[in-house]
Amino acid sequence: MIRTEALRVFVTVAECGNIRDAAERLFRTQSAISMTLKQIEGDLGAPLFETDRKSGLTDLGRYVQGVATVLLRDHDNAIRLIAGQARGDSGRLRLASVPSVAALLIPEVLRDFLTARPLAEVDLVDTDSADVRRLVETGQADIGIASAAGAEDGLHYTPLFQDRLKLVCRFDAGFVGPLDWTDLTDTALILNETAAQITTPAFVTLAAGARLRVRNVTSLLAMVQAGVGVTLLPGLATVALPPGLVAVPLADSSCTRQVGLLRRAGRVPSPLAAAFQAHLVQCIAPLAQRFNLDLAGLR
Amino acid sequence: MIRTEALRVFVTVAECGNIRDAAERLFRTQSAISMTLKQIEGDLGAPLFETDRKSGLTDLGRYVQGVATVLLRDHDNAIRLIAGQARGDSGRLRLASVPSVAALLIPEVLRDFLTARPLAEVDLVDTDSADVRRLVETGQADIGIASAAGAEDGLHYTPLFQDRLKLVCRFDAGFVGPLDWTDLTDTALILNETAAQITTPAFVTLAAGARLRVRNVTSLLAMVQAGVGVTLLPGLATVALPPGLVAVPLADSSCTRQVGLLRRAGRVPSPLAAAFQAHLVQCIAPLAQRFNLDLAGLR
DNA sequence: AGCCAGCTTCAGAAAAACTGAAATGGGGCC
DNA sequence: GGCCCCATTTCAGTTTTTCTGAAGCTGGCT
Repeated sequence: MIRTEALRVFVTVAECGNIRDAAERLFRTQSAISMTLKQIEGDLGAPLFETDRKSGLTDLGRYVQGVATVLLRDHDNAIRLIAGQARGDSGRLRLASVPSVAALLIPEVLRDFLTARPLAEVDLVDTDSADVRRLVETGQADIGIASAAGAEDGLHYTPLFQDRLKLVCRFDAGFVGPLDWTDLTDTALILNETAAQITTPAFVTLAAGARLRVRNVTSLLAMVQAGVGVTLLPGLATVALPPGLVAVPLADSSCTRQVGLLRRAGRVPSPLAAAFQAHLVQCIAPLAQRFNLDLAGLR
Repeated sequence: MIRTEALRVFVTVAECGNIRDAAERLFRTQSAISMTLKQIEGDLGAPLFETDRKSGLTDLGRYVQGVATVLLRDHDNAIRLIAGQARGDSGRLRLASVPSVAALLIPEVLRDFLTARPLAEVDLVDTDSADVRRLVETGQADIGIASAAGAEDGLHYTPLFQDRLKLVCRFDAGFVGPLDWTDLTDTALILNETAAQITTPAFVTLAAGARLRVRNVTSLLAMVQAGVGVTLLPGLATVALPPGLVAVPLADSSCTRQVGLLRRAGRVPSPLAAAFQAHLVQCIAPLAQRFNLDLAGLR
């Protein structure tokens, strides 16, 4: 059987025009090269060189050189692709994230990650937590970033940070933090996905009186802006509110959303996904500080 | 370093879905397959399978399978091409031959040769002996078939057969063989390349009186047909004369052309050329008998 | 004719691949 | 939940392959 490396030896000798130089290029001894050539010619049953000085090729030699050169180029290319994929240098990473993280944290995290991997590609989808979970569960996303939820069957969850909720209202609403739940009893509350997760009894009572529930954050804020009511959003989502709206801190420090990284359980992540997760975990501390998020008790 | 055969093992396992069947297909033991997979994963630094039951591939595994499948197909194809070329099953054979041999012997020889080699291609050029030699010398033909000539520097000559010359004249010329040279003293002789080679003193004297010399056989015969004169041609070239012309034997049995096979000296023939030469030599005896050619003293 | 550079050959050493047997471990079944 | 079965892995020893260094050729050159 003709090995690929034997063909490489032959092509090198054909290019060098002699065994000595080829041996040097390949970091082998002359005798190793000589024996490899003999082996190929033996396998083929026909000579590749005119003389044993290896300067001139036979017709067959020229033919083999042509075919083998292409073969080796393709081979090396394929191995390079595979190795790149295996190292996480290249490949496609499908990310799904809740909008606040996608807008404020992911750009920071991706910047250096992609700079270090010019061949890597990223697809980023921002959607609500439930959809993030769905995308990861169905394998449509490699990594999801979403708030924690109960009973994650097929998902593996790595906590990232906790984010205290704030009241979002019109600047003229007259609220001054830190707010107690009782401050809100007479206010119309618009629920959203994050707020619906809160289990604090006082809030649950309050929420029971809410008449409106909006998923999309843009619509939600438009409602607040229009004076329909107020809502509760994670601090991170209040960093860049539209004009006319303000975020007011809550007194209840237990009222947080926990954000974590989701992967499909029992599934080996692609090297690129693994690299991203490692990079993200490494980046999270300074970002948490910058955005006043809480890492305590996590990781 | 990832060997091509290791990739073949991986692809086989990926297709089979388990090691046991793959081992059977590859005529190896399970442990050999297992170790090879471990080696690849070690080289890549990442797993190819989800579990050690080898049923599900990781993303990386799927990627490698795709790339490696193509690579293996190309590899096997290249090796097949090379092996075919080396065995003389395929390739291009460039033949140059004098017209008489090209027309009468080569078709017989090529028939079985090409039937046995469906992938082989042949370029046949028929021209005069001097041109055949030139084509072989310059490497434009792999094998030449031409009459012997003195001092063949860069050519290797293998005698094939001898062919007695005959007088070619109009049917109404009144010549009856066997002819002596003296029978021709009063006849206009048209020389041609073959006749010019003859060194018999009696003929040389005769030839000195010739006023016309024609290279192209068609033109030559047209001359004879027109009554310009008579000429001498090898017996083989007289097998299928145009109507109105006849070939008359000569008494001088030493008056022959010797036809042989030419190859560039010191040059390794392509396997296809070597196979053709062997085939031709094998075919020549029955053909010589059929066309009344002389093998005596040759080969 | 004889030298020399470069190739081949040879025997032994090193590396790699393979085998068979025993250990391990996962998945399914009770 | 625990056990069994079967495929895979691991391991040690063997075989095969490849490599090296030294010695022997060879063909081109003076």
